[in-house]
Amino acid sequence: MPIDTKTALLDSAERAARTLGFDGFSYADLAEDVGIRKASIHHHFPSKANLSVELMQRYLEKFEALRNEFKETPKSGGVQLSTVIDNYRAGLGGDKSLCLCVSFTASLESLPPAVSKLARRFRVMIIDWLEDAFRLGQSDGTITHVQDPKQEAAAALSLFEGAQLSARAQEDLALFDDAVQLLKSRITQK
Amino acid sequence: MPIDTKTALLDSAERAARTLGFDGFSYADLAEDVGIRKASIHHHFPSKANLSVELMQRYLEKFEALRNEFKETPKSGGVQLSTVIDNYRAGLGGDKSLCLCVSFTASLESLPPAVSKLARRFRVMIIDWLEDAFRLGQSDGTITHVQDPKQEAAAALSLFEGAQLSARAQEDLALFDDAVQLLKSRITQK
DNA sequence: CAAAACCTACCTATTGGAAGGCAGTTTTCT
DNA sequence: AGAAAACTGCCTTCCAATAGGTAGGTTTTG
Repeated sequence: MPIDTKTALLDSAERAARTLGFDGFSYADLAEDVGIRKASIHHHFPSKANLSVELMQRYLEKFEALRNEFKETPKSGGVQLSTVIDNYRAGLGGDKSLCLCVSFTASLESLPPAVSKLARRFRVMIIDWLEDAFRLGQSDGTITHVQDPKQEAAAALSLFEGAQLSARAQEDLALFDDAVQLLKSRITQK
Repeated sequence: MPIDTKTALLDSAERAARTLGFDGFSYADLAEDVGIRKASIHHHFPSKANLSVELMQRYLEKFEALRNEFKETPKSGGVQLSTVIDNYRAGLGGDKSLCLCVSFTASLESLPPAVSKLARRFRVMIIDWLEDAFRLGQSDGTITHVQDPKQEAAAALSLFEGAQLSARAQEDLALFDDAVQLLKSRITQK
């Protein structure tokens, strides 16, 4: 089996959405990329709105799975925070691809409400994760100067998303590192 | 004189770009909003690429002017940092409009290189401003726990941009406040 | 065989844009 | 000063390309 066409379409669409924005690519682009006729896409995704929802759904589930993995095999707060940071860093794919949630949020108004809801869930989940990490890091001593884990979590998520934008704007991954440097230096190896 | 048409077009386009993204509105939308025929827009802006450049240019200049104002009448580091925060908060216009630089960065690939350059300049300028603010706040004591002003500045910009995204995603201005809360609490009234 | 996957062939609306006209103002030349 | 030329701002008309989407037929596959 080469690769599932629907998956290939989702992959291609996700790449496009994260680099060009959801309004920045068309079914024609997708078709050419996947090697299928444009009209055939409608068999898998009746409408583009539909595609956007499935895209965000898959993305959310992927990260929920990752988060659950960490819930079962408990690591230190510092390690968990590092993991999230590394994930946002890797998501950049050099310096061009944003988190799908960021990309979608930028053009929320032209997307179906279902996407907004999923994006919200995504954020809540990440913030929960971060809050747990900070709380844990506070008690196990792997993150220094933690005051309010809830506030830290909200700030951290914003920081990561903003850092992605910075890196892309300057076309330089180092900008991401610059932005998260201070936070990273609060993680102690243990 | 009612209002300059070109300015009206820029205003309308900026609003649209910041709420819908640059690919989210068309010349037709602009035309209807301003009360002019679609083709007439080409008189002021030969191409949409051209419009994007002038848009970013004007935006950059507006903030450069603001920054220069503060350079001449020196305030404390804390006040300057507060000013920048308040500006990003106000820029949200409730919870729907992003900083133009953020919006453009999200769809950079479909914009002319000139826009990338201007966006870069915008960021460099804001970071400079923030760096000055942190450095000043460090010496005048209006910002606590300042380690490296350069790192603080990079982190702060990312934080503000991410905080805008958070607020818009959750359609709640309070999310912006949540994200910047920790930073704000480091500013001491003096 | 039936369902799933994909195709060809269209369609309609919209996209950004080109071409040229035309009234009113400003500039230039004699 | 006054005619001619040029510019401004907006218009109407038109266009090729592209958007997302539909209808119905053919191939592939379990």
